Amino acid sequence: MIAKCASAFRSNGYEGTSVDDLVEASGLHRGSLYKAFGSKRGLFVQALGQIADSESDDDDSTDLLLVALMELAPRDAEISAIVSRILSYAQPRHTATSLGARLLNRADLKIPNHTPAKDKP
Amino acid sequence: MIAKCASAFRSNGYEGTSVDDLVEASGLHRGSLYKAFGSKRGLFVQALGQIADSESDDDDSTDLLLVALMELAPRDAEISAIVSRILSYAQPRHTATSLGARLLNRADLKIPNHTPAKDKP
DNA sequence: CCGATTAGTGAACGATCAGTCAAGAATGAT
DNA sequence: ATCATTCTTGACTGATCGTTCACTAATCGG
Repeated sequence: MIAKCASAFRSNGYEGTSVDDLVEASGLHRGSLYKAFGSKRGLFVQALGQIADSESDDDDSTDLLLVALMELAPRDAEISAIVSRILSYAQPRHTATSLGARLLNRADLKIPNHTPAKDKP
Repeated sequence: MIAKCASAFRSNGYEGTSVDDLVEASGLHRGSLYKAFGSKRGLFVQALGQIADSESDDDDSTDLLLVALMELAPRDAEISAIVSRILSYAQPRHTATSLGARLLNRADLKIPNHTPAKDKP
């Protein structure tokens, strides 16, 4: 259930995901969602915390981490702390380089290649 | 004027920035803003395009680029194209590594350091 | 069975969103 | 000075936002 919501956050971003989106994604009803998580932010914290706890490091986890880093971490100490926790357990994957690479892949922009490549072999 | 708005986008993200924020940041009035740029998105495109045209590569430019990459590029072809343009002229700065590093710096999270450091010298 | 307690439900709330537009102010041509 | 044109302004709109809560359904101890 959290996974479904996390997927919505991953593809729409945090601010770009409405509670209606989360209701639809999770199948839960509005009230139940608020009973379980308290708020939209609470649900995000839960999703991010789950990644930290499971120490997962797949692309989906990285994408949610990117959303947290860009939209929440700069002004939310709790989320910033969870992000730090994730960064510290998965160093090889979550270096600046791999985060940046995933950022570009996510937008369908492979690492830029200056040589125009051979068009007519 | 565009610079002031770009600053708002940088610190709040795209979805996190309301038109009221832009009105306040720019000093322009709502109507004038819409006459000049057509829409919130139009203003963002203008700001991003200005970076591409001037080939600037400072931290502020990188931050707006990050916002574009995370929130707009995956689902907006025009913005994705401008992003590509920026990436291709400033290769040394806008590699995956430097984007990732800026992403972490922006959130006040320096690149994680596994060695706990010497606390008692 | 019954009453109490918890869970599920979605209509409704005030706030805020992006975007519009009619009316006033400024400008320029004659 | 007069009128036509362009710019400026912010009140307004319908939609959508995150959140609440009165209500009903289900669960369970006695």
